[in-house]
Amino acid sequence: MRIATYNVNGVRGRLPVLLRWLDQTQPDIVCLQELKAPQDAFPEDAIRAAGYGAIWHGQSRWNGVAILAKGADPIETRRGLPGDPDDLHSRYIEAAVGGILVGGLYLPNGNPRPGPKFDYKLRWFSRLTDHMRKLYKTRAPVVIAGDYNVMPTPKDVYKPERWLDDALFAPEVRTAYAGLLEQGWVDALRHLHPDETIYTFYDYFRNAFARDAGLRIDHLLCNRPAAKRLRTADVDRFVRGWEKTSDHCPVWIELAPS
DNA sequence: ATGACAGTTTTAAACTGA
Repeated sequence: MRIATYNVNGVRGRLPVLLRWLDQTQPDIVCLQELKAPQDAFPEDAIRAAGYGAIWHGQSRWNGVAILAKGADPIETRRGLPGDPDDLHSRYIEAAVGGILVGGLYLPNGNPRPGPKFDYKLRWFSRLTDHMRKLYKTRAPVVIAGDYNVMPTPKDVYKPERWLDDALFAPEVRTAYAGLLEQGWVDALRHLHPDETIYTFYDYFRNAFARDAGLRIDHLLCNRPAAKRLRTADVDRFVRGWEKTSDHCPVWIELAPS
């Protein structure tokens, strides 16, 4: 069972790349972020033709999250985090697929810091922390995957000293991420590759990909039943080298059969 | 400190991203 997360940065403009990647790697479950498409503009037909059922929460211009399942329809269990009915951003969706509970998230960027956007990021993170505390205790495997917009440690940034004041690396957000690990969640990529340099994002500027000037901000967190089945994990870096590609790479884990 | 690029929308300049 392969579970992937991919910030596509525009699902319509990225559709050829997304379909090529799906066809080539055949993940069983996929969390997508940054659809940048209103609800009725999601390319459902093309994705279904590729063999995937889907649920999604769109939004005009920004944000937007989806969950795809190969040969199945995800059973939606939640859209939007609890705790703030006034928060209209499409940033969280959750579903049961094949006995696994999967949450897909797009955590706010938070720049500039300080400021209202950073405050919103911390509030959103706090709501996520509350929700994940409950989910952790689920007896079934739970995987919360997505663009967390956090580099957890200096090892996850090409030049940490330049990012100290940035909303993706600030002490407050690293502390919040560490709080999830303290609940027991396992950061799958780091757990299986404790000493490797792993990046999941390379900006479009300054030839960042060729220089390997990256960030690790896309994560898959496993509760204990999921972590017990965790076998392999990796980043599909080759996709970042394609034409008209996202600035993020797909990231995935492989769980042993139940 | 700024801006480099990319996707989207009030289809042109502005916003957001990380």
